[in-house]
Amino acid sequence: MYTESIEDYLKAIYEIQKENGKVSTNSLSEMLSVAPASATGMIKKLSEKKLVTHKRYQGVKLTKAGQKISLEIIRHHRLIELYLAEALGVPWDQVHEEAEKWEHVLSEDLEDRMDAALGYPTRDPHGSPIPSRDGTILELDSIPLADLRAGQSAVVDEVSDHDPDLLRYVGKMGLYPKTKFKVLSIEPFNGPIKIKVEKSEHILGPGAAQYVFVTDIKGSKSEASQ
Amino acid sequence: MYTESIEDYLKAIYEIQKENGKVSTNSLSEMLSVAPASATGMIKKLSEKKLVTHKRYQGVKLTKAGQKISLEIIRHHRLIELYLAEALGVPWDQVHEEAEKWEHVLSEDLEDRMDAALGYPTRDPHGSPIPSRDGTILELDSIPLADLRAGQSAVVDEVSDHDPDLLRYVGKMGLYPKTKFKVLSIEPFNGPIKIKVEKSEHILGPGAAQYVFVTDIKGSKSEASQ
DNA sequence: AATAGAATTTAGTGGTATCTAAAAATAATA
DNA sequence: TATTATTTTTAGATACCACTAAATTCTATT
Repeated sequence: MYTESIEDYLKAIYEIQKENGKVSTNSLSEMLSVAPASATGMIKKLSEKKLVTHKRYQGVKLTKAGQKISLEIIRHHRLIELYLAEALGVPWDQVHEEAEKWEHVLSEDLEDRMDAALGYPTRDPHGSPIPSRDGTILELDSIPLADLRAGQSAVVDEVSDHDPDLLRYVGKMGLYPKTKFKVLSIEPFNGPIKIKVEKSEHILGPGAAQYVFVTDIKGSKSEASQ
Repeated sequence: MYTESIEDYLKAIYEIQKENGKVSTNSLSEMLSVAPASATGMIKKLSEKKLVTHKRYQGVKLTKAGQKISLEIIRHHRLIELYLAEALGVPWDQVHEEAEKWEHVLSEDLEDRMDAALGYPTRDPHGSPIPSRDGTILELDSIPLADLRAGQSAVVDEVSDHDPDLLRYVGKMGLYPKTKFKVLSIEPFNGPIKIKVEKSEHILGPGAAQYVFVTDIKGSKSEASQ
């Protein structure tokens, strides 16, 4: 087994790799709230353990072994998030923080039991795909809500889970995964977006709309899909 | 918050204090599988933090503050054990090991949710009392099954949870907490004990009978209750 | 190409918790 | 009481992982 720190770094590397492509020492240190020098030290250790490859000043990349572990931790994390939400009624803006601690102490046996109790789910409460046990993960092609145009309808696919305030904010308007909505208007230059969910209308700030990812777009063409 | 190590030591001190009365450096080191020197070091640290009092070569004793924390951890541990057994069907010989890891990462909020989901229980799967939130715990007055006499009936109150093999062994004969049984015969000099549970008879080794605690004794007098 | 600025790494430290080996204190026994 | 045996503590080392401060390397700009 690996230390909690190692698991945290591997998970962070996977997530940055997915969002930004390149994983720099600084991006790692920022995501984990440690000093850059600490990240350098851990990168060195991960390299020695063949969990990442590293070229000085060029960033790190997960090896096959490293990615396997990352996805195991992410699987733990997302299964736990869903379990807490479903079985214990924990609100979706709190499950992330709890899962951050639990993910490191989940045995394979309990992982299986939770998985079965939940009916072998494929998405966590924020819509993020749950990796399978063998280390495969669904790649989403959803786009930010902010890229839609007035008149379009879409379905929420995934909401970024790193900011509880954001989750509470979009939760208040009912923008949970699988929820259908329509863009009534969208102001230029990253202005506010008026949307209709069920029967009620809401105004969504552009900052938030950047972190709500949607799919199943219907209506006139969107910018991003051209 | 305290470190995981500190929590482990406090819990161990409580348990040894309860079983043996005196908590020596060696008993601590043995229970936690660390070198005696390590226990000495931690005792020093706990003393400085006013969680235990310590007289050289005389053993340690929990302070009020120390006992409060111990009982919080034990509450976590036992709630988790019961939750795993009830909600996820984990067998009673496995819940201890899992709870050892989980007890350190359980938030107050989740503690409350589990407590409520279980209907505010008072005993864990092994019959051990679950401390209340305010740090009170039921004191059991049950006695070892080994101290019963032929002809007596009793009810299982608690089974020691530290050895999974023991739990599987007594579980096979159905000796779970609240189970009524009758002693058919008991051989002298710590000999085997013949018991009847429900409609079937079993032979129980004396080593195991030492760790099954019973209450509600009916029939001729037992040695221990005289 | 030189240089300023940013990113990264090295060097040295501190805290936590463990270990082994040896010394010291206490308890048991002859 | 003196000696032996046991228990406990001290001393010194190691692993992990963070930190700050300073040096290095790369990048971008003039």
